[in-house]
Amino acid sequence: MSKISEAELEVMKVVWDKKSATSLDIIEEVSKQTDWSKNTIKTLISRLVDKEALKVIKDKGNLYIYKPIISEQVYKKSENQNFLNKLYNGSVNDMLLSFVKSKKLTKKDLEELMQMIEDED
Amino acid sequence: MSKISEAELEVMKVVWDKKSATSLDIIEEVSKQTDWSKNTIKTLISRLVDKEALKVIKDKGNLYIYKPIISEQVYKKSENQNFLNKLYNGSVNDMLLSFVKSKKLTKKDLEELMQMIEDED
DNA sequence: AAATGCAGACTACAATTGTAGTTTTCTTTT
DNA sequence: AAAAGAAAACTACAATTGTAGTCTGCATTT
Repeated sequence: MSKISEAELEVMKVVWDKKSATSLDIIEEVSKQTDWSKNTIKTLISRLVDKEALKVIKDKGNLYIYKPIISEQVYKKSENQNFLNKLYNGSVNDMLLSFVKSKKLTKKDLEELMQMIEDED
Repeated sequence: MSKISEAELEVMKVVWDKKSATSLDIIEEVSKQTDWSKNTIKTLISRLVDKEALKVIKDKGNLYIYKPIISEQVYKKSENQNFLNKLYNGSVNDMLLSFVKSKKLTKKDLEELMQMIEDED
């Protein structure tokens, strides 16, 4: 499980969204967000295939379809954990307090979230 | 404001904690957490000075004292924001939901946090 | 069948990072 | 004053990353 770099992540996001994409799809979508050249995006795709984050399915000739091997869920779960460990010693509470302090998290956000959780179970 | 790398962060954590530290202090503390060589840790210190994350105060001869230029608060605030943007499009709510889904965040955590916020204002 | 266009493969190259060895310059001890 | 010990400075080097150009091999058009 080698790390997905920040630029590579933009490619993953597109493939997660579309479930399945050709390089053209990816280039189109990523180009909306960035000004990277076609070749740059193709490099990122290849690296993700090397890293086994994407798999290739042969379509025809030299056309391929890309699908995620690593799911968005799994990836985020692991990044959440890394972030927690890196900055807050693994403590969710410390993290939340820090978000509150930096004014990114308000009581209202929390109330809404509680509501959502309650509705769920 | 160049980025502080993961290894460099371990050094920053020590200096933040101690407010002010000699390289020996830093080497001692970081060595408790890792098995990096003295020289490795010294390299990290130098890079942090270059990046203007630490400042040096001459003590005597070739002895120096290191202090943070970037505060822990400011650093965390900025990393929180980066994390939010990178994975959750800047939405705290999306992030929290993701933590809930990955079982890192429970209703109880949220209740406790609410309590703390209320006690504060 | 030859020419053209484009996908994917391969090559490139500087900056950053993890990791540490070597040299220089002080300070302290003999 | 010479020797020894150690901080800080300098050098090193491979892996990863951001960024993109060139080559090669199918497919489509003439």
